[in-house]
Amino acid sequence: MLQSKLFGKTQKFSSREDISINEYFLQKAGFITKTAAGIYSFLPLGFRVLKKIEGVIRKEMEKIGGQEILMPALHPKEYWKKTGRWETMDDLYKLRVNNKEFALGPTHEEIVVPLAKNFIQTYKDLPLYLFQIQTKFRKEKRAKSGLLRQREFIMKDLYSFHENEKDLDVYYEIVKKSYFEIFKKIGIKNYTYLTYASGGSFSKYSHEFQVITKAGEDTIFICEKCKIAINKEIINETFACPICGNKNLKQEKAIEIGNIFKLKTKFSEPFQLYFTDKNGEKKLVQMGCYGIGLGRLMGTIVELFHDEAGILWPKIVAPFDVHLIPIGTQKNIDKTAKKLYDTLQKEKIEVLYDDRKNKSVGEILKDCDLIGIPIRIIVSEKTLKENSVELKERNKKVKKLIRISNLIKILKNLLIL
RNA sequence: CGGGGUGUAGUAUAACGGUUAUUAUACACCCUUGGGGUGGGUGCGAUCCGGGUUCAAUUCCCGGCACCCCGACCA
Repeated sequence: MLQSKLFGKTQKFSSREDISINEYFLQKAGFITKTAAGIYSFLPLGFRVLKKIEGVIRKEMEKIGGQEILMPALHPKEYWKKTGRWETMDDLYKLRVNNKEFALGPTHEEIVVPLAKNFIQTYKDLPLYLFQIQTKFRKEKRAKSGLLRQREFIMKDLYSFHENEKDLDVYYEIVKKSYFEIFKKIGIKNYTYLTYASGGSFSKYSHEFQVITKAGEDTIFICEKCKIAINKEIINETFACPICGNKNLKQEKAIEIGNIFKLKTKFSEPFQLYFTDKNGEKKLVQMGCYGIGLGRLMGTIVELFHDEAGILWPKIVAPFDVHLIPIGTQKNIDKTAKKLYDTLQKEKIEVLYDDRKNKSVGEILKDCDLIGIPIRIIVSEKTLKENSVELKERNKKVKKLIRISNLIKILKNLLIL
C-alpha cells in the first residue's frame, strides 16, 4: 500500500478532551473515526486490524468444530416476545416500520435457536456448533472509552447445542481453552484472567475473560496463585478463590473481552427445541454461548500496547508487517525503496510504503511511531553506502543495518508467528 | 438515567459584552529544507440550534441538541 494513497490521515493535534488511550491513538493515527458516541467507522488501517483479529478468531472457531453462518441484525419482535426479553432487556433498540416492530439484534439466541430447530431432530444432529462474526446493537446508556463500550460493534458469537449437560460441560472447557489460544496468539494471554462471574439462576458461574487495564469498567479480584479472578458482582457470595480458597485477593480494574456461558435449556425451552435420543425419548437441547467483542479487543490491545509516541501492534494483528520509509532526495534512494516494495509484496510481506513527498523526516518518523507497524525499514544515503537498509522493531530501541540481500530472510524470521 | 464539564475553520485553539473573530496546523500554489513535526511567502476556511437580556451576544440567561468525564446500569 502506498501511504500517499491511503485513505485517512494522521492528525498532528488531537482533542484536549480527556478521552481514553485507545480512542486517542486510533483516531490520531487514522484507524477509526467517530460517527456518534459509541459508533465508529473503521478506516483502511483500522479495518485491516479488525480483519486480522477476525481471522485469528475464525481459525480457532473452525478448529473446535464451529461452522460459520451469518444471521440477520434485524429481528422481528415475536422472537423476542417468546423469551420475554422484549420487555426485560432494556438496552434493546426497538423500531417500528409500517406497523411491524423489530429489534436490532444485541445477541442472537432468539434467532439461532429457531434456526437450529429447523434442522435438529435427532441425537444424530448433535452436537452442533454455530458461530458468526457480525454487528450487534446495544442501547448503552453511556457509550465510553472509545472502542471499549460501543453501541454498535462487531462480535463473534458461538452457540453450541448438546444432548446433555455432560457434553455441554466438555465443550465448554474446549471453548475456554480455545479462547486462551486466541489470546495467546494475539499476545495478550498474560494479561488475561479467567474470571468467575454470575451464572444466573441456572449455573453456578459463567466465565469472563478479563484484561487488566485502567480503562476497564469491571472490578475483579485476582488470586495470584491460580491466575484466576472473581468478578466483583459475585464477591459477596464467594469471598475466596474458588480453586484454592485463598482469601488474599488483589483488586484490579479490568475490561471483559470475552465470556462463555452455559445456557443449558434457557432458550431451548421457550422455543421448544427438542431432539429424540437413542431411546426414542424427547429431550430439550442443552446449549452454551460464547462471545468475543472484536472492536473491544482491538481497543484493549491499544490500551495494553502503546507508548508516548503511539501504538505497538502485535505482529499478528498489525495492519501491515513492514513500514518502508525512504529518507533523502537522491534518486537511487527512491528507486531502491520502490524495488524493495515490489520484492516484499512478491514475498507476501504486507508493506506500507511511505512515498509521500513534501513531508519532513521528523513528521514521517512520528507518523511511523504513531501508526505502530511492528517493523520499520529505512532506506537512506547512509544505508545505501553499505548496500543496506536500517531495520528497527517498534517495540525495541536498537537499529540494525541489514544487507539488502539478506533482508527477506531476516524479515521472514522476524515475522514467524 | 443522576451529577459535572465543554460546544468557534478539516484538526487544535484565542477573543473584561464592542465584527475586520486570533493563532497554529492541515489544504492549494511558489521557493527552501531532507535522519525526529525545516524556514519563508500567497491563498482558502469557523462562532451547534432556538429563544431571552442589551444600543450591541462567540461572550450573560433559559431551553434543546451533541460530545467528554464520574456514578448507576450492562443477557
